[in-house]
Amino acid sequence: MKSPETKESFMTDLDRIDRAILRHLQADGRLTNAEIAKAVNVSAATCHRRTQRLFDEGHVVGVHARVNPASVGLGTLVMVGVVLDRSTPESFAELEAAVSGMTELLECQLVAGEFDYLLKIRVRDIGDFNALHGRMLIALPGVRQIRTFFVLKEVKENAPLPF
Amino acid sequence: MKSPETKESFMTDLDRIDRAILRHLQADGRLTNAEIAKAVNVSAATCHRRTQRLFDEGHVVGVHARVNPASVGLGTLVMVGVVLDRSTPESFAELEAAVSGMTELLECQLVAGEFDYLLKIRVRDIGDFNALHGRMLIALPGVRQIRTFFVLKEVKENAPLPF
DNA sequence: GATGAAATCCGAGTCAC
DNA sequence: GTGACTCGGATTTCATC
Repeated sequence: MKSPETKESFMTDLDRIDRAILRHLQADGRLTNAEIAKAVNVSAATCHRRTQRLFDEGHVVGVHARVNPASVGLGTLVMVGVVLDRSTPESFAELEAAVSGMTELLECQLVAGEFDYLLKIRVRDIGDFNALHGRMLIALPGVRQIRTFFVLKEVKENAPLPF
Repeated sequence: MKSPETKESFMTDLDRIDRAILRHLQADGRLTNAEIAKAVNVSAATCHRRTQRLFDEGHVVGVHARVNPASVGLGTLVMVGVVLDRSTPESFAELEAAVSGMTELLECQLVAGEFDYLLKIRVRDIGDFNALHGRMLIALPGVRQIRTFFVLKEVKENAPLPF
């Protein structure tokens, strides 16, 4: 095995045009194939084939509308640091299982450092977070400590990948 | 003023159909208008008008392809906690200005707690992060402390908003 | 193996109602 | 809000290099 693989069969390397297509789709996921083709200077047919391949091979993980959180009553963002009691594989697996069904949880990373996990959670308001905190977070298995960071200002959110 | 506003003129409330459209577009940003119309049980024309409105009024902030970070050589994710020297408005403004041009920075939040800012950074590898750390992070204005959390595993990434 | 041109089909966008 | 109509793009086919 030479190159890292995802679940897809195998990944061919990306040339200049592929990367340009990815850049355009990252900037605007609803660009028409015709628009992308013009922007990257290939025919519509070629652009279509390449774009298809980029999706099929997993270079594009998905295309999603970013919904304004405030519009759907999720205006409050909270970051949470979690420290586990014991650093055993079972502890990690348990926490990840417990957390996987939590819809309010937008992101969850296992990290090295003074925390074991960092969580990103969206709720309606601080009251809702308090409820969630009492009902789910402090009830998580094997948790020694929970550190809550209320987000006062989202300076930068979901910036495009620089490539 | 009763409701929070963005830069748009004003926001009407979202009914059941609007929210359904948003949910579908969040799940797949490349759905055709015809597909959405069928899914939410309205005519194509109605769906088109509503979707337009959702974009125009800022309920949809944007639609973006999620590019596989590994595909473009950005396989390493690092979370960083920043503590400022002094908690003055100028300190915050300075840091945000310094950080705004950093393309590797995907997210930046001003938080309440033991850190002042939390950063999410994507780089090729640890060596690249080390370079960035020496060149940018420790050179940021008014920074007392930098805490680095290397991400060992991305358990959940960019989950859809639950509504 | 890849490409681009042409040809068909279907959805976007706009109309009247 | 719906239905219809037009135009342009998506998608396939095919010849070509």
